[in-house]
Amino acid sequence: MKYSKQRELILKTLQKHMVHPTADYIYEVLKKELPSISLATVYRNLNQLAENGMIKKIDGLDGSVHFDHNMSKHYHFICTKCNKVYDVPYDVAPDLAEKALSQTGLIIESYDISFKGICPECHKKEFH
Amino acid sequence: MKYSKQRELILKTLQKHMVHPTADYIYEVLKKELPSISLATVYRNLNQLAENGMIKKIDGLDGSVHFDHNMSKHYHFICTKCNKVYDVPYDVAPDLAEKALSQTGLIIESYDISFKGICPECHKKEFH
DNA sequence: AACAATAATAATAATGATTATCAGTTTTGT
DNA sequence: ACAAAACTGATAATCATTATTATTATTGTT
Repeated sequence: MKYSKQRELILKTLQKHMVHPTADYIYEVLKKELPSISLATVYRNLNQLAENGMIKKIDGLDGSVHFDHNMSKHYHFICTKCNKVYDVPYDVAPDLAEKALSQTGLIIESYDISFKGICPECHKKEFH
Repeated sequence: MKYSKQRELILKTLQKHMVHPTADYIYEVLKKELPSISLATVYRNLNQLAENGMIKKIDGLDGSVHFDHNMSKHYHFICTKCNKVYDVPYDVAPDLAEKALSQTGLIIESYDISFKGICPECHKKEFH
């Protein structure tokens, strides 16, 4: 992987934003800093960074793929109202790969849990 | 929900096939039996059946949505080679909603685990 | 059985997210 | 400074899914 300014900026932007953004979100943010950047470049680099194990793709949330710079083991909660993504600690369900292997014989390379519900913020708003 | 022959066939087809098919797969199968059926009808009815709690949508596997007629609690494993979906028993990770609630305060309405790896069949083929 | 209200259908256009293509530009090692 | 390789922006293409619409099927009621 050769260096590129665009990729560096994309990774930095992802790390700076605590939300778990989509490619499009990063594109919108980065355009302010580097107006010439292309959406395809953002997609290309996010996928590349994920393939090289530097960031993570989160699928199965709301239709579009989200990205996560936090490489430590953890899960995700998505609010079905506002689509915001929250982290759920790993020890809610530890050692699942081993458990699944011993019960099914399937060799698990990776897995993710996506919890869904209404987040505290949206809950409040319900009763303004 | 008014009766329709198409919906009945769609549900039957889903139940008959042990794979966890996509809308398009069901469409391709059903076309042989009812050539006039439309892909939009398949999508419409699968979503409708899911909304009415008769089947389940499985998201976050390989980009497209899969459907499952098995309403009992369980998880899924997808083979990253052949994209086939396998069931993983619930007791690999029971009571996650309660655990997540007590650790995070988030009220979980639903959740799914998607395991990924190479399935036994594809494993064999690797070494023909 | 005929009728009207409602919901469903087939066909297709539209949308949204993502990937492919490609001519031109950067980066990197020599 | 140069050539090979990788990267870029722009945009076309693709894929999955949803929306639209004129027509047809279902259902409860005279």
